Amino acid sequence: MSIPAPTPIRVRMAPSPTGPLHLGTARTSLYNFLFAHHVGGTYVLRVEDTDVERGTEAFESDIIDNLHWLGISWDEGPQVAGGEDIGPYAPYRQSQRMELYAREADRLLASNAAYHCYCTPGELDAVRKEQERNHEAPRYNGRCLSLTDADRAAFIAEGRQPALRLKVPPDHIRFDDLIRGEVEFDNALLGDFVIVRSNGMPLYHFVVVVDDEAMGITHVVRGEDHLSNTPKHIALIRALGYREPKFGHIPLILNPDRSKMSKRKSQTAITAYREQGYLPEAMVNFLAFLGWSPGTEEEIFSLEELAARFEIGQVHKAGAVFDKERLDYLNGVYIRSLADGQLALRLRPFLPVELDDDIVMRLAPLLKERLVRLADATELAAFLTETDEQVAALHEPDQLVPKGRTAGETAAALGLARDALAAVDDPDFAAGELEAICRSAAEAHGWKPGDFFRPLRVAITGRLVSPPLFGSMELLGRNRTLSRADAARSRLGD
RNA sequence: GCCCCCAUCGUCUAGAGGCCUAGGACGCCACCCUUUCAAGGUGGAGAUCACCGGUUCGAAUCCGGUUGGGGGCACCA
Repeated sequence: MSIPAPTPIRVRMAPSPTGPLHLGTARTSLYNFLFAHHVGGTYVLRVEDTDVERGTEAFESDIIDNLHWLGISWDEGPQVAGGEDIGPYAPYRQSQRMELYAREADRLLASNAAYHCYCTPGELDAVRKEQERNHEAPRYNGRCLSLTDADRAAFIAEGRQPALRLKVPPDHIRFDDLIRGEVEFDNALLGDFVIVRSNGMPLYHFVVVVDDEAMGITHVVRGEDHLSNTPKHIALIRALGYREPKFGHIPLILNPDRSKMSKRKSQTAITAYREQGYLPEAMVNFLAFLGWSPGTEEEIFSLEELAARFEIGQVHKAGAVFDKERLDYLNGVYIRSLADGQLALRLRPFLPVELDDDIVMRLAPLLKERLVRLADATELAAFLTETDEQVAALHEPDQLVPKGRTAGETAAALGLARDALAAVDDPDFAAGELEAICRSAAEAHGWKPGDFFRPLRVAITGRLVSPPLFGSMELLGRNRTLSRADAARSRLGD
């Protein structure tokens, strides 16, 4: 094996801005990125915004921002939401490429490879229902294929606007999938599908094919949900006289019940994980192993290392369940590997106030100490927001309250810690000093520093961080009592 | 309903005919360490490799079937 020479390989990711960046899209983008980097190819981002009703610019920026956050970069396409397109095939937003699609649609119509269809949604629906009754594959019955000029004139007089359908020849379509090997479909089952809506907007299947050709895409790597759509694309490619790219269909990411991952059953937005304190390194490492492995027992890899090892042919065929526990574990691995200053910097977005570098760096050792050694999100939140009774009820008596102490004494200690903290209410305080003050306060009241520790840390960390950080502290702490606290909370009817 | 894809511990996976009485990791359990919780260390439970039938001296690995699961069949992407 030698380092591959630059190749003319071109791959793309083609997100549709109809929602925030989804785990599945992120993983597909990652695999394309890894593949492109492994073979020295070119990576293109193309925004598929032909669905004007659902797409928004806010989603486009969420997608682009979070892709960057993950460390995935691309050679061509918009680098910033709403920004300028970079690359020889600009524009890279489909909404700006309409003339191309119109031209190609006309070409299809002129060569008699496509035809106008005047059927109404109601008529189409009736046909579909009839087919269902007869246990046939639901597909267009070809009514408008043999329209006379008089029929057409009558429809136009009625005010009907035609959609454009591809005339699908009854071939057997066979292709060699990069991941699945030989796959074969019978085109006769497809039916003539619509490629341009009656309102003139081209449809997805049509525009991907046109753009992949126009942008010189050589390898189409996408989710398995498109496997059954591939014969449509190949039919289109043939009708248009294009070169056929290689296809590779990666397995789906699954909900715990093994259905295709969905917003309903799982948390799918990358932003949500980002806000909860997951590190991009952990996310990338985790996602990469959902459907691929280097074939060894190693499992901690940076993006660069992944790109060096990634082989598209090694990608699995079976879907993989998204296991949050494992993500949490990986996140912990990466957080613990961070130096104090690094961690503090990563934590900064979660702090309730803007702090300058100097303060952040001074706080770093304290934050790291606290976060890595212990932190239970639920306990902290409870301590800060609930009444003493609730706190006491929430936890097994011996869980939170030190041996030999009562819940009341513990609550008092908390107040004590808060007082100590208030005594040094100076933005410039040194973390070490603060802890020393708290410790001596504890001893002055006859508490062993150890017993005092828990309320103390609540006072300190609770003051320094905002609620979203609790999520990441949970990941750091990996506290087993969390589930018990959750159970207690639901018992309380909260 | 029709078409296509898939199938190793609960989960992510190693395994491309003998190295497998199936390995690692997460999670779980126990113990150690520790002022508590984590982290770390040690050990443990956990998979008749979905099932049936071939091919072979030999199959988790090859072939066929069955079952199960998933995906796709829009004037969504």
